[in-house]
Amino acid sequence: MRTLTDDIKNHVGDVVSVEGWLHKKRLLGGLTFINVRDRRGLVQVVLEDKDEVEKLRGMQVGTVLKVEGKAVEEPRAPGGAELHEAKLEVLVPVTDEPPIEIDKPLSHKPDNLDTLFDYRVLGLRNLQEQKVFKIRSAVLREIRRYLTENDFTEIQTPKIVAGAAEGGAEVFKLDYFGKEASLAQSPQLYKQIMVGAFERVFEIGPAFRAELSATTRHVSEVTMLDIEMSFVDHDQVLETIQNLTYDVLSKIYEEFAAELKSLNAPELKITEKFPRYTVEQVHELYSKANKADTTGEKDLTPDEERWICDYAKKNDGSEAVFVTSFPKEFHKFYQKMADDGTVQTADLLFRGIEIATCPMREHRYEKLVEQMKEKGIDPKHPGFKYYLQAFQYGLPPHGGCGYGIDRLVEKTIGLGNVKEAILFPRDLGRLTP
RNA sequence: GGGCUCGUAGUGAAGAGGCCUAUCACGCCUCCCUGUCACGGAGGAGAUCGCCGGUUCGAAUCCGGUCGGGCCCGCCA
Repeated sequence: MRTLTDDIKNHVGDVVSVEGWLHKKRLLGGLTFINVRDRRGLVQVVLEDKDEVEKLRGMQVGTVLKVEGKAVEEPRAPGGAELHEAKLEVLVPVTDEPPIEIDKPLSHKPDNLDTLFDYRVLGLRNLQEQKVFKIRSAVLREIRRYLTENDFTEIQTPKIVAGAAEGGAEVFKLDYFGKEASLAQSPQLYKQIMVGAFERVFEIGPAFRAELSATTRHVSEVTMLDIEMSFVDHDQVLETIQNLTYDVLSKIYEEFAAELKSLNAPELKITEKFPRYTVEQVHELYSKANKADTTGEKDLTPDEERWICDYAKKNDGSEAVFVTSFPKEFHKFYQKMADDGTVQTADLLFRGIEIATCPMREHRYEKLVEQMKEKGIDPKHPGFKYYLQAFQYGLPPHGGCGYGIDRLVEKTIGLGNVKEAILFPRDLGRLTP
């Protein structure tokens, strides 16, 4: 029976069998140490028998092994236990030298990211690299837990859609059995439709953006958390997103304290209530503190996003901040306007970057059709027929958010590029691996 | 789409007109080493300095082009 590496210490005195990958060899003459990696981590194996050591001659890191040995308590060993009198069996011999080293931290310098992604298949065997994706997995687990506990239903909506129904961002076009289709840039329309059935829904899935953006925060395939909830006002929407974010971040920083520290993640500074600033306030504060005048600008500049997060961290004790009251130039046809002429939407910023956009939707059928016409969108377009049906037959006031999972993971860990938080990132130039 | 940058062994770096027959670290190969854990020691192999052209007595180094990265802006998550 197979014993996992982190379980060796519970079998002291027994002969156990471990299966995994050769992770590191250290030959000291009459004594050889090897590390074997499995899904739980590493175990040290001590080899004194020359014949056993000889089995590893020419075998490179990555060789798949079965090791049978006696579990021994040993304070000098990593983890406090190791295997002695080991018998090796090479299950999959590997004689090719790996192109990168996996037992040392991989370079995450911007200039070297290309190498990191080219050799992703092997790089992910690096324990340090794995931590990023263990944390990502846990972030998704906590999001699902929180939303499920709060009565949300998880849904999946089509990623092949008819035309560019939403307008706005560039889409990837594809040939769908002779019809023109595109990859969904957001589940926007579908999740609104689903509010008519389940009241509260969320989806975690890919969204495809064909924009020619080459920055540290853009990829063309992004993992989005989409939330939509009904019978609420804008404040309640923001509260939900705030509580979700607070809850997830707090739990991750508790559960992964050691991993985050070893990845040089910053200390988490966050408050239960996130500070809120209007776009206008940010422009004023920023212009006052910097040698710049952004008061005429509509949107926040990337530098303002970074600055306001720093400001909120110092003044409000929170690295997460809401920016509200976007000018009407930002209005999308499905969003609700506020009485003061601004759009009822807010951006959630965390550690200097936009993590989520959180608007109220226009739920009144006639008003929605009117807003579509104002934006030059034809409500009769077949792409909108079923969407509008949901409104025609009754949709309550609702709102939600599009929440960037990749950016959240990136910033939670304190990485410098969103692509580092993605297993196999897709950008302007990268389609493999 | 606009601007700015960078390409040197498998990997990460140094070299910025002649000191280069290109340096270092890790990895790899051979040997030594009984408590290593970024093991240590001795030796060795491995690079037409991204590619093409130009300037020059002489180019990894300067110039032009080209290909491939990166960063910023715009746009967004």
